[in-house]
Amino acid sequence: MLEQLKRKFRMSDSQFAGFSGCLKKLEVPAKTTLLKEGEIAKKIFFIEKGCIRVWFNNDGKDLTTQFFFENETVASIESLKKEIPSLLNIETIETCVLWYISKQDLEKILPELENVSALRDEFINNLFERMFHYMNHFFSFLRDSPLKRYQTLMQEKPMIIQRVPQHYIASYLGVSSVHLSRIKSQLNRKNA
Amino acid sequence: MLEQLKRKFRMSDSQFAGFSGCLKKLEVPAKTTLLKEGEIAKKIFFIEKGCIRVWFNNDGKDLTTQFFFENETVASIESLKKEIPSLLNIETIETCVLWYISKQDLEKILPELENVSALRDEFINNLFERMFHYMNHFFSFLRDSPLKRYQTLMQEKPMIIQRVPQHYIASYLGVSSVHLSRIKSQLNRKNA
DNA sequence: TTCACTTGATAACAAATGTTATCGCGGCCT
DNA sequence: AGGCCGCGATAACATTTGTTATCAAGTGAA
Repeated sequence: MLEQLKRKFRMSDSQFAGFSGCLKKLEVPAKTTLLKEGEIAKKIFFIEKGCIRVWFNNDGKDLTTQFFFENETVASIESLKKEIPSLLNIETIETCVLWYISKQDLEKILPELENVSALRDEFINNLFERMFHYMNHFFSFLRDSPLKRYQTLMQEKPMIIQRVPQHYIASYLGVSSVHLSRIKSQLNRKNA
Repeated sequence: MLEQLKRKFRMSDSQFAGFSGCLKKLEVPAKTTLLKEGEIAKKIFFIEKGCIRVWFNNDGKDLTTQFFFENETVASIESLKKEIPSLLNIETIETCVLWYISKQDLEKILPELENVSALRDEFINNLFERMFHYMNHFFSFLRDSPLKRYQTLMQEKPMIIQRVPQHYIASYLGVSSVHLSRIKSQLNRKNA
């Protein structure tokens, strides 16, 4: 796991030594909240094992905005950077093995890492990826029917279909769980 | 106009001198395409006067994703940076007075500007803002009815309601233009 | 085992939204 | 003035999607 992080951040041995000293391991069961809506984010999480969803509350209903799996990085990036209350909850779906670094520790070792342009690039790339995710997901709401969105999800992220409970997928696709059932049975009839 | 750009980028006089030398003025009528879907973006535009919409084609229909007005910066940021074909069209809605800088010129003067951390910050802030825009717009699709989305738009961006033809607004809100008409007449009846 | 709980399927009905067609208004050109 | 055209409103109808209720299967705990 640590090796994967090292590669991800393209660090030298000495740089990585300081960095990895700040990493703490965390094992938690399913349905554990890692960050609550309204709190100010203090940590960045790396997923070694398990999966996580990001969601917000609307009128008592969960609205899921993103899923994360192994070898991905999760944080409320806007809360972390601007120190504003997070709009989003971060919650485990499965039992998870995580590594996290606190903002405080990260700032402590930042001077040492500052001349590593790869780290800054990594940060910008992360921002880019998040922007792309929101952009593409938003476009699919303008462009596609719920059926089409589900089919695209099956093709591009089968892991979500396999590992995530259906009502979370429904809210991610912007439909009721009843309607997602309808979509699935519609597909089954076609393929039968 | 040039003064506004100088402030926006927080440049010193000498830095701005080099920068402004690369800026070219452009006056174009309404419905002018500044960047076509599929092309690779080469320019960044600043709007002195007029308004612009960003859209993509789906099955022969325009789907509008964003509007820009005076003193805003427009570019297909992902096409520009990654040199990939733009997913989006950039098109004027009104007669516009624009200033643009080509990517080539920007790179030419970049060494001179590189030690200006404000410029890098500005770039990251721009990325952040775009991410926020997509994030919030996407959330509103999960969270709100079309009526609510229209009301929010009236409150937060009345300029769009005032200056943009209705069928563009409809596609931006993800509804048919007929339904947007219904929403407006519904609001008129309430307020009467 | 048995009971509670969660998940997913289905039916019946209600509400929201799209589609197509028509009309009228106002701008603009000749 | 006359006529064309783009935009927006409206009506009628079709389709999609949400809501509520019910049931069945699976899972975990006492």
